Amino acid sequence: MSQPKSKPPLEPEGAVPKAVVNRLSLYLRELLRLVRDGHQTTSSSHLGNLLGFTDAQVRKDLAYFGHFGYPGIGYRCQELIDAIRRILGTDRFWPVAMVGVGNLGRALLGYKGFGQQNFRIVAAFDVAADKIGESIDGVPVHPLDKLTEVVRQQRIKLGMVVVPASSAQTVADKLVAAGVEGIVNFAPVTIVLPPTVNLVGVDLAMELEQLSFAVVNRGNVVPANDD
Amino acid sequence: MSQPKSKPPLEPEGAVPKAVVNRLSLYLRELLRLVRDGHQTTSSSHLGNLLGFTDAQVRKDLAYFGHFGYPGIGYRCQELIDAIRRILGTDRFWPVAMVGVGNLGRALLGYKGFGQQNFRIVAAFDVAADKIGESIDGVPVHPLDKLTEVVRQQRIKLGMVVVPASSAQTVADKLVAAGVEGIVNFAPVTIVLPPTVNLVGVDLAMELEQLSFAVVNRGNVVPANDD
DNA sequence: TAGATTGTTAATCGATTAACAATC
DNA sequence: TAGATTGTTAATCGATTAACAATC
Repeated sequence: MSQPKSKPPLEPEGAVPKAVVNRLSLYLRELLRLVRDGHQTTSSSHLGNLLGFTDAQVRKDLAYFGHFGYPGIGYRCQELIDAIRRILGTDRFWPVAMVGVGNLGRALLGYKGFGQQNFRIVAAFDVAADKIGESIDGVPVHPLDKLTEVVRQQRIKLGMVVVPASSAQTVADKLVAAGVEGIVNFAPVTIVLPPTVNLVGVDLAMELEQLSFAVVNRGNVVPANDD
Repeated sequence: MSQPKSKPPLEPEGAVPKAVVNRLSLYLRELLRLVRDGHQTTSSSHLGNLLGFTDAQVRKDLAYFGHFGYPGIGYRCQELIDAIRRILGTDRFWPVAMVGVGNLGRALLGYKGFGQQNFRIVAAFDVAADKIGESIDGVPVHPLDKLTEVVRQQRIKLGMVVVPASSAQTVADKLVAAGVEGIVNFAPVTIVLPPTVNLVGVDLAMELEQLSFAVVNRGNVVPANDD
């Protein structure tokens, strides 16, 4: 409670809602585009308009982590980019492990977007003998048996599960046992992990379901004229 | 306002929060697994426990759409599956158009999970001459020029944008102009559509960013002991 | 019947927005 | 200076949870 000499840099006071962190990623993506287009500064209302949020929301989200703006001016784009990167942790390099070298796995190995945010898949794993030893897009494919060893050795903290639903839980458990602390699960199945491990699920069919619902219920959202 | 003879079947009274529809998809996925494992019935607390939700939430979500349960018994799995499918619209067949036959696009063409929920990519589009004419996983690859014609003719209502960020907006506009009413955008860029068109964005790097944030802020979430 | 579980209302909790003094 | 825009507080809105009568 004694007056702090310098502000603690970029860590939030208390818990941050998931939705806020999600929007932070969107702000970052938009800011990068603004800089590419030659913008030096932006404002909460400008950034909000671009993404469909209110200006108040933009300011509130950022205020969880510090004072990044200049009253009367707005935000300097590059400065805010650097700040959000520090907040998200993408100012440092993140090696990623991927399990499952099927169609989708191969596509992820070649995906350029990861590197731009400082993620790199450095090791892939599969059980199929014919895939092992291969190097795809420069990423070595190891036998699943080697998972613990490789993940430990390279201190990999993030993993992607790209195996069939039937083996997703087992694979996720192995990743966690090897020290992984965050997992993206592409298998269309619920997996359960210790509360200390972070989990994001991407179910491609579910995304389409959200759309078919919306299309079927078009216009039904408003109270509806009775006949 | 005259008393209705029979209840309107599976349409909500008013607006349904997005989060509810999302959970509906999760319930469906879990119910399908329960049936596969031989369960006949479940309950709101059973289903909730499996997914990490409260029993009240499960009941409330379903109550938006009707009365599907039996007091004292719970829910009959197959019955609830059928109901949720009608709600989501996946009781009918949905032809889908995909634009962009790169690595990720090819992987999506081979993805089995869509068919199980009654979605099928029936047409793919690209600008690259060497890809056009090809048939990948049974899906014809058309020149982008043919988009309007094919989408109109087959009355396609759902589209997937799997092109580079620089062309995502243009491609999405074309899909909308051709009659598509829902789009999944895999390009890492914000796209803007008329409010009548539904949009879901999947940004793979953003998913990892959510995890790096969580890993970096581990333990920092609780109020924090000051020193 | 007693036990279980629903659908729904009221209470709680959390997130978004509006408003404005402080600042450049 | 006047105009613009921040950070933050208080008000509003919406979503989740608890509780319970009704039901099987």
